[in-house]
Amino acid sequence: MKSEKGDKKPFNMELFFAALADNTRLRLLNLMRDTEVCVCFFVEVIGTNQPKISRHLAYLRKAGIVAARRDGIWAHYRIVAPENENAAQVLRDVQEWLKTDKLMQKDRKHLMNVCCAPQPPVSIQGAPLPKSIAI
Amino acid sequence: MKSEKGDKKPFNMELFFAALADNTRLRLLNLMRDTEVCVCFFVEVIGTNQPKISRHLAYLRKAGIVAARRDGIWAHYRIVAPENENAAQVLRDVQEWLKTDKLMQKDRKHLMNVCCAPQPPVSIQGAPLPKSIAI
DNA sequence: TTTGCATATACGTTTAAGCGTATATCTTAA
DNA sequence: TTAAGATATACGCTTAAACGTATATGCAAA
Repeated sequence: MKSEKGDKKPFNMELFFAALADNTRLRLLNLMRDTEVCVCFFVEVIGTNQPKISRHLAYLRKAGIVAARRDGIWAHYRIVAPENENAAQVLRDVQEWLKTDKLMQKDRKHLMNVCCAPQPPVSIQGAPLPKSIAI
Repeated sequence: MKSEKGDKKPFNMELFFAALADNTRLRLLNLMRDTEVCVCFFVEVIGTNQPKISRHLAYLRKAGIVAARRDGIWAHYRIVAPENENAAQVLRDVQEWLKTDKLMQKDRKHLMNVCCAPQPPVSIQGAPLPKSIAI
C-alpha cells in the first residue's frame, strides 16, 4: 500500500520554500522554464564550477521540483510539477515571476547563445541537445 | 522622489522565500490568515518563548509580508500584500495551502480557544482583541 | 517617579547552508 | 581493459540561521 486515496502525504513546505530561497536555484529554474537543459549549459551560463551546479540541482531534485534524465554522458534536468497541487501552483507563479526579472531574461539569452549557438549549418552542436527535443 | 512610475524595485525573492521556509513562520501566517493577531496569542498558541515569536515576526516584517500595529501595551500583527504583485500572488497561494494542512487547522482552533475563549457573557477578555475588530 | 507588564533586541552558542577543492562514479570510445 | 569526459558526492571550512537566556525599551497604572 503505497499511496491510498486520501493520504495527503505530508509535503515538506519548509524544504520546498527553502529550495526557492536561493538565487542560483532560481536561475536554474528560470533556465529550465520551458525545456529541459543539460547540466553543462547550466555551468556555462551560471558561470561557476560544476559541483556547485550539481549540488543545487540535487537540492531541487530532493525538493521534488525538478527531475533528471540521463542521456549517455549527459544529464538533462527539467521542471516537474510537485505532487502537491498547492506547491505546483506556487511553482507556476514563480515561473511567471521569473519572466519579469531583467537578470533572468539575460540568463535565458545567454543560454540561447551557448546552447543553440552559431546557427549551425546542420544543427549539430559540440554539446548535447536532448535527442527527443533536438531540432 | 520615493517611487517613480516604472522603477520595479528589486524585490528580494530570496528573502521572501526564506521567510516562508520556516515552520514557525508558516504557523504565524496561518494564524493571521483573516485577521490581525496579538503577539501574546502567538506565544500561547505556538507554545514557545516570547523572544522566538518576536524574532520570527520581525523576519516576516523585514520580508514585507506582515505589518505591526501598536495598541498600548500590545502589538498586533497582520498579513499585508507585498508591493510586488508576483509575491502577493504566491502569498495568496500559500494561505490557501495552509488551509489544507491538518496541523494548521488545529492551530487555528487553538487560537479560537485562547483568543475568543469561554464564550464570554459580555465579550471581554483578559487579553486584547484589536479594538477596531473586536466583536 | 516607580512599578509592572508586553514586546523587542543583544549576546553567545549550536546547527545547518553554501562554497571550493578533491575525488568517486558512470558512460562511451579506443 | 584502459582512458577520457560529464556528473555526482565527500571533505573541510566559512558564514549565517535559529535558539535560549538575559536585558533593554515602551507604555500604563499607581
